[in-house]
Amino acid sequence: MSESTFSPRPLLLVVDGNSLLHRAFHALPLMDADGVFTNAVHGFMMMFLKVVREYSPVSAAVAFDTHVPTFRHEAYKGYKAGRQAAPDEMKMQFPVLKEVLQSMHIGVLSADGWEADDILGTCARLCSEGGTYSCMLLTGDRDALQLVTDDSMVLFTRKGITEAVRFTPETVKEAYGITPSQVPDWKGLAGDSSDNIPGVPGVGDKTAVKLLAEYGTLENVLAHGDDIKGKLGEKIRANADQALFSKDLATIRPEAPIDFTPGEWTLDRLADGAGVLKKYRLGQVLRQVSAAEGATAAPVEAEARTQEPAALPHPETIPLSSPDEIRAFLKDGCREDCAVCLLGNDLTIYAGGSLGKAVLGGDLLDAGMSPREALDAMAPLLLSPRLHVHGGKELMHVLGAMGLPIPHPVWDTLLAQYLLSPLDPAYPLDQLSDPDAFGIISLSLRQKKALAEKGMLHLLTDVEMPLQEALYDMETDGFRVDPSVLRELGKHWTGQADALREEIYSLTGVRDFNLNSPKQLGQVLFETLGLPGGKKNSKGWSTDASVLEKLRDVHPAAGRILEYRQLMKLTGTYVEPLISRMDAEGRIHSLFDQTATATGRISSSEPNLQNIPVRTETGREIRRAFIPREGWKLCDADYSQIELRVLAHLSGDEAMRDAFLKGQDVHTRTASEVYGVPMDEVTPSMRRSAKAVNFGLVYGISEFGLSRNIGVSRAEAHDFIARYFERYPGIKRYMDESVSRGRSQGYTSTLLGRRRPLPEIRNPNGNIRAFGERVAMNAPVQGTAADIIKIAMIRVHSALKKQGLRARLILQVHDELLIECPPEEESTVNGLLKECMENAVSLSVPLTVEVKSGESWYETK
DNA sequence: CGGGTCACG
DNA sequence: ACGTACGTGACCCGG
Repeated sequence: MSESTFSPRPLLLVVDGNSLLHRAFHALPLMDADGVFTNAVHGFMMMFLKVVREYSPVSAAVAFDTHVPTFRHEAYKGYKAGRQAAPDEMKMQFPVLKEVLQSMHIGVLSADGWEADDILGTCARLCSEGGTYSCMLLTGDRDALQLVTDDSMVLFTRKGITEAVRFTPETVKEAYGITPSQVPDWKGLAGDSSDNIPGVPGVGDKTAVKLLAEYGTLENVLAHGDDIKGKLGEKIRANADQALFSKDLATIRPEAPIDFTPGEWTLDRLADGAGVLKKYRLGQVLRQVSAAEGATAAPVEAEARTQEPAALPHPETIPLSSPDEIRAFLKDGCREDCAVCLLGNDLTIYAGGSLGKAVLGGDLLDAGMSPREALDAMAPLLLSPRLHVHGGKELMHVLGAMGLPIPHPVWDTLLAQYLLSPLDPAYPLDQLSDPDAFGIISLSLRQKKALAEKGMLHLLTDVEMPLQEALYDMETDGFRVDPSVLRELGKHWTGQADALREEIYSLTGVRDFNLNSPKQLGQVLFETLGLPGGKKNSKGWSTDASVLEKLRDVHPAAGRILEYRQLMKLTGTYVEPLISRMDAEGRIHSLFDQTATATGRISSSEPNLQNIPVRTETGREIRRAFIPREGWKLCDADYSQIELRVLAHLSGDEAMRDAFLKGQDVHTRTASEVYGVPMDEVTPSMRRSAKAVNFGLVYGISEFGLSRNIGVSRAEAHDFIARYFERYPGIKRYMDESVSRGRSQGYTSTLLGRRRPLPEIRNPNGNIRAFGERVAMNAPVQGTAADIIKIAMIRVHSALKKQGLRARLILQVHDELLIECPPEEESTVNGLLKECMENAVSLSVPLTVEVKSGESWYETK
C-alpha cells in the first residue's frame, strides 16, 4: 500500500561504520585527545551530521563488522586476511566512535560473524518489509550498490568522505551500466582488488559490464562460455569456479540477526552526547550538535515509563500557523507527556503544555510545509517515549497507512479502561474524558492511580501494552489463504447441499418452505409430520442439533437436515466470506480485539479466525486453504490442557497436581479416581464422563449442565460430582472459596491480577445468582490461561525480532499460536515457540506445549 | 435488531 | 418454581 500521495515514509539512515571510519582515517591528519586518536571519529561524525542535515532522517544506526567469519566460504579467511591490517591508531577509534554514538542515542549494530554490509542489507530488507520507514544506506563500499532499490537509496562517499552521491536504481545503471542486482555478478567477473575479490583474471570493469549486458548473470555467462571467442572465452572457462566464488564473496546476505528497533534510534537527543564529545575534545562536532539542539534542551529521562506524569498544565489552544511554530510545538511537546488522538481524519495533539490541533495533509500543508517537512515535524512526537493514546493499535494502522512512524505509546487509555471495567460494551473516548487529546492525559493520570490501587499497573504496562504491538503486526501481516482450495470446497459443498435440499423436500413431502428458517422447519417437522419433540424457544419449535439428533431414528429427513445445515454453515461462513476478504496478496486480515471479553481473552473478527472448523473431518478440510507465504512453513503450537493445569495450580489440589507432575492423561486419572478402578482398567466411556466433569469444573459445575452433557439423570450427575469432590478435596475447597470471595469482593482475580466484576453474584434471582457463582469459578481459570498465552505471545514476538528471524506470528486461538517462517527457520521457530510458551510463567505443575509444522493449517494437527 | 443456530477454545 | 454448564463471532430469519 505505497500509493499514499501524502508523502514518502520517514527515513532511517544506516551507516557502514567500518567503511566510513576507514575512509575518514585515511582522509584526515592524525589528531588526538591525551593519546587517544580521534581523527577518524571526527571525520565520521562530520560526515554523519552533514547527511542528517541534508536528508532529515528520523532515526539512524551505525553498523560494524565483527570478524568471526565462520559461516562464509571456507576460503574466506584467506582472502580477507590479504587485506592490509588496520594500524593501531585506527583500531583504537572504533570503541571511541561507539561510545560517542551511544551517548547520542544513535543505534550501534553488530552481529557475530556478520559484516557491516550484511547489516545494511538486513536493515534495508526490514524497512521494506515493515513498510514504516524508507531506508538510506551510507557507505564507501561499492558492494552496497546491490542494495539499491526503489525503497532504499545508497549514499556513496567520494573524495575521501567530504561528498556523497546518492544512488537510485536508475543512477546505478547510468553510472555503471548494470542493475543493482547485477553488482555481485559484476564483482564475480571483474573482481575488486581493494576487497581482495579475485574475479576472472584479465576481465575488467568494462568487459564485465559488456558480458552482463548480453547474458544477464554470471551463471548465464558461464553457461555460454563456449560461445565466447578468443582469449576472453578461455579465461572465463578456466576460472569459472573462481568467478562463482568471487560472486559469493560479493553477495550481501540480508539476514543478520540484529536488534532492529529504529524507534529507539531517535535523532533528537544528539545533545546528550555533549559530555562524551567534550571528553574526546571533539569540539567541532559538539558545536554542531548543540547548535542543532539548543543549549537548554533537557534530556528526556530514560525512566519515562515509570516516572510520575508531571502536574497537568492548563491547556490553551494555540493557533498553528507558521511552520516554525508547528515544529517548535511538536519538538518541545514530545519531551513531556503528550498525546495524539484520531478525530475522523484528523490527528489532534496535546503537547508540552499546550493544546493544538494539526490535521495531517491539511493544517501542516496549509501552513506551507512540504509533505517531507510535515512528516519530519510530526515524527518526534509520534515517536516520543512519553506518548499517550486511546486505542494505540488503530492509531498504528492509520499512521502506518499514511507512511508515518509507528508509535510506541507509554500509555493507552483504551487498554487501561478495559482493565478497570472489562464488562463495558465499548470504551468511546468522548464518554471517558474531554474528547481531545488533552483529555487523554488527564484520563491516564486518573487511570494510573486506579490501576496502581488495584494492583494492575504491571498488567497494563508489561502485558497489554506490549501485546498490542504484537497484535498490530498480526493484523497487518494477515494469514494467506489458497482461493482455489476454497472454491473447490465451495463447489463441492454447494452441490451436495442442493441435492440434500431436494431429498429433504421429497422425504418430508413438503416443498414450499424455507429450510433455513427454523420456524418453518419446526412447523413442518412437528405440525405437518407430527413428529415427537419438544417445544422450547420463544419462537416456537426448537430445531437445534440436539433435537434433530433425537429424531434421527424417527424420520429419515432428520439426519439429512443436519448434514444440510453443516454444509450451509461451511459455505456461508467459511468459504464465501474468506474468498471475499482476500487482499491483493491473497492474505486475510482479521481484527484482534483486546478489549472485547470479560475474562481477558482476545477476540477475532471480520473474519473470525478463532472458530475455523476442526472438530469434524468435513469442516476441517477448510484448513487446507490456510497456508503460509510461498515456499514457507506453518508452525502451530498449542498448550495441552492449559485450563486444567491452571486449575491444578490455583487450587493446589494434590491429586490433580500429581496427575500433571507424573505426565498422566488427566481424564483417565480422573476416571480412575472417581470410579475407583486402576488407570489401565478405565474404559473409553468412563474416560468420556470424567472428561465432561473436568470441563464442567472449568465452566463452574452444575448438576443440570453435567447431566445434560453426558446424558445421565440429574441424580446420577449429583453423585458423580460428590464422588469427584471426595477425591479432589482441593478443587472443592478452591471452588467454594472462589464463590465466597467473589461474593464478598464483588470480583475475581487472575494470576496477574486481572479482575472480572461479578455484578450477578448478589442478585436475589437464584438463576442469575447461580450464573454469577459459575462465573466466579470459571473466570480466574479462563483468565489466567489468557494471561499466560499473552505473555507467551509477547516473548515469541520479541524473540523473533531480536533474533532477526523472518518468521511472523500470525494467529492466536486461545491456547494455540501460529507462525509462518522460511523453511530454514522452521526448527528454530518450533523450539522457540515451545520454550516461550512452556516458560511464560512458572506454576506448581508443568505447562506442556505440542508443536507441529506443515504446509497448511490442516497438516499441523 | 434480537433470537436461533453453530463454528471455535 | 425456575432454567443453567464458561468465553466468543457470523449467518440467517423475521419483525
